Amino acid sequence: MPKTPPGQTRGRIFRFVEKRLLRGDSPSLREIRDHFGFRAVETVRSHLTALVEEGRLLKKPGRARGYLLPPDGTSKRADAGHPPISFDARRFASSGPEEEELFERRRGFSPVPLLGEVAAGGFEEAVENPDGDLLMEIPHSRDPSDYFALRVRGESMTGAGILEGDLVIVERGTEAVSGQIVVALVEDEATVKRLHFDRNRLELRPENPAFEVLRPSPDRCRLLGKVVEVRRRLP
Amino acid sequence: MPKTPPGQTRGRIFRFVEKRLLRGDSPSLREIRDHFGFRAVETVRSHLTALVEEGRLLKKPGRARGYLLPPDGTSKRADAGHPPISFDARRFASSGPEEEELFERRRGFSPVPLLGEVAAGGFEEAVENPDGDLLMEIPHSRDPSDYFALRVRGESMTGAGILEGDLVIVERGTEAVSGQIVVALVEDEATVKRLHFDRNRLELRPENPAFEVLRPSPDRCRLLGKVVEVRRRLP
DNA sequence: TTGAAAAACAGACAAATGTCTGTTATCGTG
DNA sequence: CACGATAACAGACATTTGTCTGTTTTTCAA
Repeated sequence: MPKTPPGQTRGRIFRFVEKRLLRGDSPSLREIRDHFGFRAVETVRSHLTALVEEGRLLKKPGRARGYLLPPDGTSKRADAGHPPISFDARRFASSGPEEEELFERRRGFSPVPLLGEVAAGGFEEAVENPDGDLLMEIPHSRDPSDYFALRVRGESMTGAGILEGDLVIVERGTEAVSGQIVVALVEDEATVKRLHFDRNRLELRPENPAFEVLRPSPDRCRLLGKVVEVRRRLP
Repeated sequence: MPKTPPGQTRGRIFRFVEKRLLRGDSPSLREIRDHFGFRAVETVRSHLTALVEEGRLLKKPGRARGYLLPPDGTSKRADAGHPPISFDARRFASSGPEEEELFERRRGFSPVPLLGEVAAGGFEEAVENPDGDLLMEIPHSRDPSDYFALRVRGESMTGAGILEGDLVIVERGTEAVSGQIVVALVEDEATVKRLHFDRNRLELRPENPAFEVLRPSPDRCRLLGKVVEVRRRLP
């Protein structure tokens, strides 16, 4: 097999592995070798080792199919040349205390449970019986269990581009800021509204003139979290 | 280790494996064994084998960490009891012609390249230099390369809930139907509009009264595909 | 041109991982 | 109570997979 210019094969291998990892299917060295038509496994291994040193990949030592993508967008696309990588791979390459730690920190597509519909009562039960999962890229500083998704019912937020049937992904655990779109539990019903603090009073404002502003008393209202993503499937 | 009621441990194992697979981190038998505190690997293996027979999981034979989720939502949540599963696991369990086939058919989160901005010229170049990837659940009847994503610029579709900065995921290869939202290349610029066929003439209608309907001549306009999903990240 | 660095190869080896066969204990039912 | 079905255990074994050590070839720059 002819030798290729420095870095070229490396880039191709990276893209192949990246694609496989994004699909959740970590390739073995021999699978990569066969895909590129190499004759030696070591050819692949040395490239992967280099990629780990460059910070473009991470590796769980001593485990089969143990390569994974670094968190964030630190690795980005790197088709031409070697981009500057500030990511500190050593922090992740060590065998570490236990695997869960590393597990949470790799490139962050996490399953987010779909808990049902906004404005559908009985929110608490929904937590126990999710309707499935979405995959969402979360900041690697946060816990995946801080997120859940709901399906929107009603038209009260169309002005903010949130339509009936849309999915909203909600982040809990951070304080809500006035002006953000939140999900609140009012009288045991979940609703999506824009939050406003007005003269120490809490307002939940729809984004549709046909609906009225809610001013629930604080003891009848609980903020579940703020909306961080909206998704809509078109037929 | 005490024996648990029939099906209970099975369900717990399924949920554990499902969660790991959704994160793209297929667990080994011994990892599962340790997580549940079993002493024998075989305990895990028999449960997993049963799950495959029930159609709740698939397995690539003869490979490490080879379990995966069936396509679609056929497996759903199955917390209580054994739900009826119509999925034919045999079609996937066989070693098959080559692995790519099975690879494409498992539960369908595929990377979708982000090609740049709508209304930003030079679409062709963008194809070669994607800005990253989204993960999207695609029908398992379709090819992942039929999809790409664009970032929306401008306000011309706010009436349809598509705002500036939103990502639209586009499916190419199917004929567009009048009334659908599409991405079209007009004068080498990509735009999102609602498509209408009117008296054999093609119209691209914005969903915002401040913008005008486009009636491009057919030779200056190329349909790139139809919008199948809209995503918006909120700050 | 020459030498260092990188690419690619070869094959032995060790560790991780899945498979098999057989045994014991518990649950539920007739 | 006896029986079958399932849960769980035990340990040997085979395959997959990653690791290592050494060699050959090619590229690029001094």
